[in-house]
Amino acid sequence: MAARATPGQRTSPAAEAWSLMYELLGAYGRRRVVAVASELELSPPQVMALKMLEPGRPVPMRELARALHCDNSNVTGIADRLEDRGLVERRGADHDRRVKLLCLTPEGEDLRERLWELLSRPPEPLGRLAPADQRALRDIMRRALRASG
Amino acid sequence: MAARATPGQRTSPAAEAWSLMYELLGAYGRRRVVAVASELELSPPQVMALKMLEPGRPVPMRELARALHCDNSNVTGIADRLEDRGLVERRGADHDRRVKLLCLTPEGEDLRERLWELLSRPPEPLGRLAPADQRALRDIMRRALRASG
DNA sequence: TATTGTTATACTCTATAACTATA
DNA sequence: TATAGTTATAGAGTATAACAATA
Repeated sequence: MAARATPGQRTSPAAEAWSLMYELLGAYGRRRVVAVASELELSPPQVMALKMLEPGRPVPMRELARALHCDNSNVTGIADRLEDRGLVERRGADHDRRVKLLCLTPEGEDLRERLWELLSRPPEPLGRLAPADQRALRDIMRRALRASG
Repeated sequence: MAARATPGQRTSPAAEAWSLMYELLGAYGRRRVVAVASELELSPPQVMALKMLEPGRPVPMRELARALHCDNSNVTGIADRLEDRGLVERRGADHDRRVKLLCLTPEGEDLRERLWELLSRPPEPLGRLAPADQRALRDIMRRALRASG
C-alpha cells in the first residue's frame, strides 16, 4: 500500500523494497499477532511478553519493559494478568532483592509453544515464492541484519 | 530475534526469511510508527489514518475502519481528535446521507507529507546493503506480492 | 543518590451493544 | 431489514509522577 501511493520512478530500490516489506508485514505481521492473540485469548503485548520468556530462563521485569519498548509500570499490569491466568510466576532474584523475575509455568510453556508455532509460520506470499527466491531472500536478510545487532 | 530462538537447521528458507523480516520490522517498523507518532504528537492509529487519507480523495469512515482493522465506533474517536487538531474535516456524501467523508485540511496535508517522508525512508540495515542486493530484494518482494492483492 | 517495581492518574485504543437516521 | 455513524461502557495499553524498598 505504501509502495503504490508513492510514484515508483522516484523511489530507490531500498525504499521500494522497504515499503513492500512494510506492506507484507502490515498485512500479515501485525494482523497475525492480533489474530494469534485473539485465538489464545491474550492481548498483543501479552503475546510479545510470552514470546520473550524462554522456558527455564527467568527474566527481570525491567528487561521485559525494555524489550516491549514500554515503561516499567506497564509490565506490572501485563504480568498481573498473565499471572492471574497461571501462565507466569513472579520470583525474587537472589542477588538483588529489588528485582523480580518472571518465569513460565508449565501452562505458560505449553501456550508459548503454540504461540511460537503460529507466529513463525511464513505467510502465503513468501511460501509461494520459488525456492531459489526464498533462499535468496533469506541470504539478503541475513546480510542486512548481520552487523546490526 | 525470532530467528535466533528457533534452531536454524530446522527452519526452511522462507521461514527464516520471514523471521528475519519480522525482526527488522519489529526493530524498525513498529518502533518507527511510534517514534513518528510521538514526533508529530499523534497516536499510532492517527498516523495510520492520516497515511490513508490521500489529498483530494475523501474517504468514508467505514472504509477507514476497514483499513485500520477496527470497529466503526473507534473511527469516531480517532476522527474527533484529528478534527479537534484541525487536520481533517467531516463532509456529507452526496449519494448517501448516512455516509460521512473524511478529508484533509491544508494543515493535514502538510503534516501528512512530513509523516510520509519519515515513514518511507528505508531503515539502516536495508540502506547498507549492496546495490545489487537492494535491487534483488525489491524484485523478490515484487514477485511475492504481485499476485496477492 | 540511583534503581526496581508498584500505585495512582489520565488519555488513548478497542470491541460490544444500543441508538439514530437513513437506505 | 440492513447499513453508517454515534454514544455509552468496559477492559487494556501507555506515559508520567510519586512512592517504598533496596542498592
